[in-house]
Amino acid sequence: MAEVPEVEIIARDLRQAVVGRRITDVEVLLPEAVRFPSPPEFIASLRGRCITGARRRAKFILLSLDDGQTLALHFMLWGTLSLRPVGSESPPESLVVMTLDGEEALWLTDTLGYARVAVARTAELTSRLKLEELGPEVLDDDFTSDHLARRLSRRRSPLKTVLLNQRVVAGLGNRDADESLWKAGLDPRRLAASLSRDEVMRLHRAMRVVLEEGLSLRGTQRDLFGVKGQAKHRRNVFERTGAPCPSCGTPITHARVGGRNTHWCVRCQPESGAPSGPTQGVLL
DNA sequence: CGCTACCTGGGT
DNA sequence: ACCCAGGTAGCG
Repeated sequence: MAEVPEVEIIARDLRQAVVGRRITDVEVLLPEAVRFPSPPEFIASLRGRCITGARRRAKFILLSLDDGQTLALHFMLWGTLSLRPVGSESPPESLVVMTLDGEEALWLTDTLGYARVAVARTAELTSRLKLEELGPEVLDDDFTSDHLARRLSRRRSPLKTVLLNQRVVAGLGNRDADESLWKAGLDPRRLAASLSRDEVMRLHRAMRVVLEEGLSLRGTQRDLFGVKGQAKHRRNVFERTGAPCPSCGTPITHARVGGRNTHWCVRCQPESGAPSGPTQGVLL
């Protein structure tokens, strides 16, 4: 349930609430959740460290530590992070608990158990998590439609598949890809390299608008402090199979594209890529 | 580049 | 009793 707006919200909350604080204790409840080093080394590396920064790259949360190491967190599908008073009841889906100054603790929870953590010196972490291979951040000011056009032009796969590839562009998850394609009036099955310049510009704009809207509503899930975001109520196509398209009323179609659940409006997102769609008005 | 495994809870 | 899940690594 964690796409980029949700992860970015958590990163911002961490910057506000945990930067400057010290990790006094670490508990690993699911050893597989620690990618590297080994769980005991992971605990030893963190204990006593002060958190000096918090940021997001793609769907990773990166916490800088005062000894030149970086702690990475990834929520995968259902992971979440929350800050609660020490001694709070530990949910059974807890993977890692990090106590801060003995007062509060960061709880990494995930019912699926896919969420992951890792710590290493920054350079090593960057190379082991292949962070330098990630594409440009959709939300970066210097991410232009030219960049998007160049990257899409080299791909022969369906648009939807390409948009989910964080090495092409970092920022879209399944929901935000579907929402972006609807807003841009593009069929998710179209080949990425087949888009016209105008279509790429519509897509570029739509991606940024979708992520910014998600951010302004503080995502769909609970933030670090347990407050729910409101973005769930703003979906146009995602998980709205059979419901009327908000733009033209046509029932939303659902199919698997590139192995992923995909939702779109056959009228607003024509197969041919005809440039005139009812979505045009929604974009502006 | 496309497919599968990873794993548990909630929906059908 | 199924099935499926908003992500990714790792495989062929």
